[in-house]
Amino acid sequence: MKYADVIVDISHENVDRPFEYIVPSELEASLRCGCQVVIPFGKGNKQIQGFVINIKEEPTFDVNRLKAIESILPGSRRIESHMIELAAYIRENYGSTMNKALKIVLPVRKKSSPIVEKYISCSPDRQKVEEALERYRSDKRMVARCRLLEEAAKEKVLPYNIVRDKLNISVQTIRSLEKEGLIRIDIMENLRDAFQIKEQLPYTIRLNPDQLGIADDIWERYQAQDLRPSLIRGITGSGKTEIYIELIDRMIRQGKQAIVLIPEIALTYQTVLRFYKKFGDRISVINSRLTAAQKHDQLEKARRHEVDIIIGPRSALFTPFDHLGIIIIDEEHESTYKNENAPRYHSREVAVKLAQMSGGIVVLGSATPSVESYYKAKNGIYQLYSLDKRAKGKGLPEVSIVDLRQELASGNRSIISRKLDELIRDRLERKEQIILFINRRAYQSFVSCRSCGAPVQCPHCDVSLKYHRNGKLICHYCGYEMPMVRVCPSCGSKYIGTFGAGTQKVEEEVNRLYPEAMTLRMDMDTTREKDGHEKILSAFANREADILVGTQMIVKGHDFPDVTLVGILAADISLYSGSYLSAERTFQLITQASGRAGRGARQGNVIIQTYSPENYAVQMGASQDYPQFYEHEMSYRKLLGYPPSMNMLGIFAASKDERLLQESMEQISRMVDQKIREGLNVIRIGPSAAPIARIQDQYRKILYIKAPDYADLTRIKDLMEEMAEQFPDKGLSLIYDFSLNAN
DNA sequence: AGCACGCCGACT
DNA sequence: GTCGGCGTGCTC
Repeated sequence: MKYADVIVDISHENVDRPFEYIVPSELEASLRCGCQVVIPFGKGNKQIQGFVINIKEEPTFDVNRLKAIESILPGSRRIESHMIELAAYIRENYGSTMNKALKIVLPVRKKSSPIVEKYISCSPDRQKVEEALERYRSDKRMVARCRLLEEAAKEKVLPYNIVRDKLNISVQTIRSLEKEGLIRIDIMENLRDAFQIKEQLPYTIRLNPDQLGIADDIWERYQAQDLRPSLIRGITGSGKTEIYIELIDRMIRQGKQAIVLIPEIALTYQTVLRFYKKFGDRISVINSRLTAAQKHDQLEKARRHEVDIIIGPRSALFTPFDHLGIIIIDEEHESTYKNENAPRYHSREVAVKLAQMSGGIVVLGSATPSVESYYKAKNGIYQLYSLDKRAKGKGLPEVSIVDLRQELASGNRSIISRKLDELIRDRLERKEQIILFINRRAYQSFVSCRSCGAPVQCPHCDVSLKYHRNGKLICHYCGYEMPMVRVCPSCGSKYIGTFGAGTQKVEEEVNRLYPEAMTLRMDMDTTREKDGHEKILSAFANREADILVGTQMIVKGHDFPDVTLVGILAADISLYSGSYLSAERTFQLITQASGRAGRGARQGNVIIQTYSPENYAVQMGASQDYPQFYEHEMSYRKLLGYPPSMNMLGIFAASKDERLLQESMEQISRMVDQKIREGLNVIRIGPSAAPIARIQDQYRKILYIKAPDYADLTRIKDLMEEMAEQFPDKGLSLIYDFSLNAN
């Protein structure tokens, strides 16, 4: 007789432990660890689902009270046993139930439908193609055809999906080219049959000595079983991707597998194509456009060893590889690597754990590493590598800071400073491109009363409503909409108006100042539709506009060789976000935005407009001096005991009942203080109202606990979970957020 | 979480 | 006398 430990599919502390079940003899052969099963549970023997996490010969519970597993859940996926261990790590470190953690580790659960891959190849009749290209180049309406045909002529074979999604070419365009006999579309049952890609897309990139040196060193350390993570700090354009590709190549030659994490937004056509050229059908790319079934197929291919390399966002970390050799995390400072809800795990930390378990290595890369990672590198927990030269030998852009206070003092009320204006006119004259960047979140137009000064607030959230040009006021947190008010809701005055400058306002201003220039705007509103992102970026890359106005999202990804001027319109806005990370974010923003200027042959300029020109994040962002910024930032963090100098646990509590929230937080505070009196070495800060004190009628408070020893924070969290069971009502949600310093 | 059991108040 | 309120405790 066999017995199984089952985690029931109920996410609650009270049942967050294994329950023993009898394995019926007919299931004994097929039931394995990690299976999803149907089980009777509770008094009424309700049929619920569960995960088998262990199978054993002897029960520990009273045999007479044991029930039997009903069946294996039809169509379910099995979790690899090392993924169960990883789930246990997530549960332990991020305050989650095992059930939730297992679901994280099992990212998709849908059954697959067979997929067919299509490929586009160029007609062998070169002369015909050349003639067609000639014709298209002279016709403005044929830009898309031209783009496709040029690419097809260059690359010989192109995956259909990539053409459609990344080159942004419609199905109609592809069809009409096919009709003209300029391209051919081949359908292949699966990627395995597409092996020819590898031969037809020669990978010609050679590593320069700097890149090769780093790749060799990381490899030698791996051979010598030094499995510490590596951090490559390499300025934009210094060629980190080539190092990744080289290391992955060496790994797969040894029969190992690789995971590459990339923030979704940076997953561009160019990047993917580089990997395709080198590895052909051995890679699989996951992105948010794939359906659940398609994602599942990619993971299934990985399980069956049909691919060795997975490229994708956070969830790609849980690819069921059994010989994982390397995990690459590109743009490792990106906040998207942290799960924004319930188990707030950080991919970097989970990746390190996963690599540890599989005897593999982790390579982190960024132009502006997170202070945490750089700290670890400086302290020997990670191995640090630096790339300070741009691979193609181009210089860095010239960066200047403009003091907006002086601008105002000398009578310029425009959002465009005189210096920036001068350079914009120069670039328009020279037919070069310009990017104007604004931090929308904090700066978009809100409506306020000119007599009483009160802004128009969202009735459900503690934020002001934002004015949109369609005449509506919209809350960006809950989506609440109302028509633009005529009189002030607080005092009844009719002197009411919009303030601030959002992307829309900047666009208007730009159109007013430079009526002859073509402008594109990119923000949450213009990219809402599917692939909106790509459409705008590729339009700009194809020179359909001279000026791109946008938010955060434009600073990443795409290469724009013709951009020679970047204006950061209000650099210091992120400085006042109230988080200990604000200086770091500002520095990253300036550096990443600057990296967009002058990636082509010409020298670029960057203008940073700010009210705080003396601020160190602004100064060092301008001089692109990461090490100096780090030293400065670290001394601030040490002084105030912020991570990474200490470990920190954030406790986010939310409730519709303001009093319940207040009392629960006080109760937690008292418990923490009691522990401090008993000798626990932690510091309590708060509770205080969250930066946005109310969202969707839920009041929000934050309590921070800092500790030199990370284990003390876990202890606090465990005690809190015990307490949470006793809270008067269920109308309280608690989220734990660890900024840890472990591993 | 979800359900049964259980011990006190106002009703056919 | 009983119906039903939801506090308490358990689920292999």
